[in-house]
Amino acid sequence: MDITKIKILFPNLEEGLHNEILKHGAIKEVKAGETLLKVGQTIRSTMLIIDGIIKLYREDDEGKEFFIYHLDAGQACSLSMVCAAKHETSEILAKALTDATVLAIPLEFMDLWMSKYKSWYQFVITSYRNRFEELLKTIDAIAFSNMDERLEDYLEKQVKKLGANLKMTHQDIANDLNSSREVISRLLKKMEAKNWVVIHRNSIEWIKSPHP
Amino acid sequence: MDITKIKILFPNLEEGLHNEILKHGAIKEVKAGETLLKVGQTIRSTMLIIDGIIKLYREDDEGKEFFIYHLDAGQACSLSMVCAAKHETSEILAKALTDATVLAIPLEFMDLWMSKYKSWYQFVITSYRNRFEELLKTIDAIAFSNMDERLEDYLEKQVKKLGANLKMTHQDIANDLNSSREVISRLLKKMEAKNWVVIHRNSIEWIKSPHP
DNA sequence: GTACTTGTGTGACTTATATCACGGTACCTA
DNA sequence: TAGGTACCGTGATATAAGTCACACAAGTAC
Repeated sequence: MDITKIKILFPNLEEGLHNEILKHGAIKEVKAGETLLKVGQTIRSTMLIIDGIIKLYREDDEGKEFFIYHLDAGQACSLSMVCAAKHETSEILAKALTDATVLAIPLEFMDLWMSKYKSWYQFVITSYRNRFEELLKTIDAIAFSNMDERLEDYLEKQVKKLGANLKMTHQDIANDLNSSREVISRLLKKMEAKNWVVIHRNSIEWIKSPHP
Repeated sequence: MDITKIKILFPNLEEGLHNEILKHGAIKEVKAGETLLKVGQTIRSTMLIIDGIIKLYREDDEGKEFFIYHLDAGQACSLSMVCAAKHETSEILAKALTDATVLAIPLEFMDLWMSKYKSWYQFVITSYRNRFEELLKTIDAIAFSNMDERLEDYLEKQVKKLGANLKMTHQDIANDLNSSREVISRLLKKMEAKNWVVIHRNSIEWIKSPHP
């Protein structure tokens, strides 16, 4: 982990801040599939994503996991910021989708930097705005769209992050969308008929041309 | 509008800040039902709610309005904060549920106060956290709950804000929940059978005892 | 009063999604 | 190579919700 990487990932932050991040951030490596943050866990630091992709979920009482959005390298977990600032517990579940590296910034720096570095304040505000927007889009999807549209959105999102070859089972998708395997299977079949995907065992290939 | 009211509404803000708010905030009165903020509108100020209740909606392409949450006196529109900070346009629709008074703070003070007043920063962060939580709860409701539970939640929320006598039609409720009148009518009938409500014309009365 | 508007109740039907019950297939493992 | 396990396909059926059609009742306008 070196300063150049930090600078590339967070280009909008001030000079001195890059150093501080490097100095005070604790590096944490997680393997794909590992849980970074559980619901109910107390948050003691703000997380910046250095490498990999993190998936955020909302959990219901029976433990069903509903996918909300991704976090990429260069982004911050807004939830960890809000919660951290008030020493509160997590409302969400975060899992590493790929192997990932995150930088945990102890919460005292959150406040300190906020007044010291204008760029940090901007970064935090921007993070919020973006996460807020993602949440609103998620609400749109479940409030206004049917499963077929949601599946399409979902797959496109995944493809954007992971490439056209998605290594996931129908069951995985169904879990993320809070649906059932059979439904997803059938919808995928329809998409295959429209030449949007090729279905393999344990993976699907997105071949839909962007501009039909 | 006097300083004592501001102090009562925003008890956690610093002394000097109350004065600044009073000095720089433009008072805006809106009648019940009026629109405060349209989707796509550019946001030039942060809004603090002084009096009344504001309802926030998400709109779909056909103009259907999906209720997200309420804002009460003493709260701020987080969306207006995020957007204002970046000179961006609104993603949501805000309507006055009751007659209301809001204070519009020009966005330059947003940044200024953020570095000048620790309590302002805390206030903004807290607002975010609370709105974020509301959004997550909204997602829970539509992702995990059926219409009957959602209706119950919705009515309880309304009752908390407006009292047990809700002056609204079944159609109004259906719009907020993105459902249809007939469905709401039927569900209300069931609730009436369980002695949770009394249905009148143009109004319903919530009589469910809190601890059965 | 009559006519017109708005809100409500209800049965019949449609549609989207979930669930159940299988059977088949690829892959692993001993 | 046999048996087990996870994945996938598909028909049958169930359920929640949305839609259509229409009757009626309460309020409003004149």
